Amino acid sequence: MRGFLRSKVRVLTASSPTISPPDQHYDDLANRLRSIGQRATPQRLLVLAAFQDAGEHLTADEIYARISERSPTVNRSTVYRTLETFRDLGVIAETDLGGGVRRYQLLDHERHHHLVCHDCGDIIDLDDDVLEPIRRAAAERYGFSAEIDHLAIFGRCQFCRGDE
Amino acid sequence: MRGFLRSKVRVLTASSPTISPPDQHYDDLANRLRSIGQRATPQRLLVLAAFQDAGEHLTADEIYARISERSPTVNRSTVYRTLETFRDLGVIAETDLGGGVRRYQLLDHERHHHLVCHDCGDIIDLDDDVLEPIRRAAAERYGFSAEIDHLAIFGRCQFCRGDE
DNA sequence: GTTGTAGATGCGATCATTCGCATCTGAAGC
DNA sequence: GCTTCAGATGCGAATGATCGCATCTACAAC
Repeated sequence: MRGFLRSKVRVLTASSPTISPPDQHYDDLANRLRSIGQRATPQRLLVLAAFQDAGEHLTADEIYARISERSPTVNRSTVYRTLETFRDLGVIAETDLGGGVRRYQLLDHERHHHLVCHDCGDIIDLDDDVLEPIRRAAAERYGFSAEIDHLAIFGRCQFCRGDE
Repeated sequence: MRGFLRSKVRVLTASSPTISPPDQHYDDLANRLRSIGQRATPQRLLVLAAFQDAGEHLTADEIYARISERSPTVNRSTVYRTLETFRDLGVIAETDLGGGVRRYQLLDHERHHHLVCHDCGDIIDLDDDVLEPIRRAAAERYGFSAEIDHLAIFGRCQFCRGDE
């Protein structure tokens, strides 16, 4: 489990305060955004609300559609930019599950990953512990902090391997 | 090192012959394509030629531009479709290094991967052996054959971590 | 509460990628 | 060589995602 708002965003100039603790619900979303030097705009709160209402693995367009129902003036670009910001902040994870569309999900629970079969399209959940060796190697060899929040690994499942 | 033409493509109906050996040059590209039930069209050979002429990490548009110099009638869609086919065949690897553009490279030598710092944009090469634990776990737990040809892992490099 | 301003938004243009469909063609069978 | 047709291509439209820039606004300072 990780903090809700993890790190500073690229262009943040002032020093970033430390991260709010994990495991809380988002009653005070606005304050959390402010606490890391981010503005709490209605558009951003709408994006977060959309995630809370809906399930996982939303596309940008699905989020935009949900928001438009309540606030028709919110722009598509803003949704994309907000998603980019939240991704950089570690609030959400971005994944390309194939099919040419990226999907997003809140990072408020255990990270998980997917094995995607490019023959039959089947998607298998993969526990996060499998990625520990990579994080460790990146840190030990290069001092690099790998932020692998929601990885999609392509390949072929056991059934399609048998088809050859 | 892996075979040049690795596996069948999704929609191949006939049984696929085995893979041609690695480590050869591409004098007989056309025959290799045919040997796995793929058509050797001039457009496809042009795409492969573009890779051989140029360096690594080409974008679809760069490939298209190179081909257009020689054959102005080749269509952009064809380049995209050819890249998709070659990716599924394991001939090339597709990677999103950030910046909203995908890049492609031939898989005729050692696979390698990248650590991409999302603060400063720095790109660090990562050896393929780091990914072995993932391949093993996917195989052992789920019988899944993970084809990780050119992975980009985002995070923060040692210098940007110190900046906080 | 007013003000100043860095940063966020709206808007439209543009770029990256995919799709549908009519046409064309590589290569297998004769 | 000729025929056949699954599969590849060209073309244009549609979708997904990003960018430039003028305007607006959240919020810090007073």
